[in-house]
Amino acid sequence: MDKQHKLEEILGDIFSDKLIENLATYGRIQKFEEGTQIISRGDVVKDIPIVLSGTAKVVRTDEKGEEHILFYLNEKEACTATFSICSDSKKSEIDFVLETDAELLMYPVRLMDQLTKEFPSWRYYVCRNYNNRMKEFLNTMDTIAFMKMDQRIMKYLEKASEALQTKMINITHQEIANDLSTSRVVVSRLLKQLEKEGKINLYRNRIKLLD
DNA sequence: ACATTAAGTGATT
DNA sequence: AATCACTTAATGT
Repeated sequence: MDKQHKLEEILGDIFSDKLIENLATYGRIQKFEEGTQIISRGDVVKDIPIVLSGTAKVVRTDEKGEEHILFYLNEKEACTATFSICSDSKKSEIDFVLETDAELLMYPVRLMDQLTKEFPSWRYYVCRNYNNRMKEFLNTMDTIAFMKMDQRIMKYLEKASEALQTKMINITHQEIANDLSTSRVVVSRLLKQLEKEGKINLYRNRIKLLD
């Protein structure tokens, strides 16, 4: 099966014929093995990968070498992070790694502008990709905001201490859990952690705030 | 000594 | 972070 037909089969429902023709002409389809690193942070990106089959992940690696997954890309998806660097040849901010064996359509960055100008279905595609990513980010932000229970507990204790004019607060983990609408187990764990951090001391039915 | 309640832990989702 | 299941510690009768 030639390039054109292959692209038509996979992308035909979202891309116009003209666009597919263009992609087939200037892009190339490549197969890669699981684990292949297509883009590394700092690389100058020459080609934009669009996932035809398989799954890729976009990750950021921090100083410690810990990798944080930003998001996954499945069939028909492209990395919007690479779109943002398409016009000028800036360096990649992210790593692009294959989670499974995959087929990618590599499309030269330098032709991207033209694509955007010429093909409405491409613009729509890019927008949709951005939207999906944005939704994902909003979700994770919500989660992060919601999951900072340890800080909520600290505030709660400080408030209680202020109200009662004492560093020694008479309260059970269960009561805190009820007030912050979480489970006792979670409160116990976080309090234990706060104790290890030297912020509080724990006793039965009492918590002491330290400075 | 025994029962009750609070707190701690590991594993799992 | 939540839930379950279970252990351990503190306290009251």
